[in-house]
Amino acid sequence: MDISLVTWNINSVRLRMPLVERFVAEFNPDVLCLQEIKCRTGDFPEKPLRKMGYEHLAVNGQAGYHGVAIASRVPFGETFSREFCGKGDARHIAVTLGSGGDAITVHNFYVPAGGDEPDRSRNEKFGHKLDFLTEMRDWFSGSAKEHSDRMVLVGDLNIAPLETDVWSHKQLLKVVSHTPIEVEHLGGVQASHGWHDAVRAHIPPEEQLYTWWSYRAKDWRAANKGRRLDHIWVSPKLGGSCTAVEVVKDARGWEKPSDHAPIMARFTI
DNA sequence: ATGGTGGTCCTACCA
Repeated sequence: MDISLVTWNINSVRLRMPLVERFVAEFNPDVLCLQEIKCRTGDFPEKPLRKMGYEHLAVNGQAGYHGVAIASRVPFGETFSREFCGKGDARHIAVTLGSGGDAITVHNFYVPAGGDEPDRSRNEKFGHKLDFLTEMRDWFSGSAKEHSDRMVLVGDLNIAPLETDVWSHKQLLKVVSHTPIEVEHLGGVQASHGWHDAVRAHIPPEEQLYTWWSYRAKDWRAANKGRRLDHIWVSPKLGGSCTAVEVVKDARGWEKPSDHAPIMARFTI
């Protein structure tokens, strides 16, 4: 089967439905994976999404903060979410797509940002971020595969692992999102299942690539102080099934934008 | 070195 998928930290889905509609009109993905929907499950804008053809919805919402959702034109098998770090945060949702031997599981994550200080003894949020990644690692090396070992993992992982994933490797070494300990923890998650970075398989690691630009820049495009915080990974059994990826940087410049750009990917599975 | 902007929901907290 051929499937197109977008991952996008939307930073309030209700506020940004016009952007979602514009994105769908231009790119027409089969599956939308959204993070930071910032609404309760019951407040998710189901009607406009159904109207656009996304009749299959899996929502893990929360009032005010976090929250993730998958909206799809392809029917789901099962849908499930896991609570990490026993905090009750809505930061994961997963669905299976397709059937039988073709079925794949799509995991959609919103990893904690981690606060400002990259020191867990002084900043609880940083500790939470590292613990969240450790729990992801242990889950994917163990029971997560019971659902399926044909998996796609997407989302805002809030870490830019490569030197070319940030505007200045040197200046960001002590900035949360690019510190060596975070990169090491993310590497642990990646190694736990032999995940392949589908985005960097298509866009060479030598090339600067960002998916997030701060709202605080006067002119985000001119300053271009971006980071690649959003990711698409595929499990070894789906290696090579991702046929195209594109960071839709234009969407960062649309009216009332999210601070994250969407990443669009195509798969032949 | 600091503060810069933008989201939720109404006051501070989070990114």
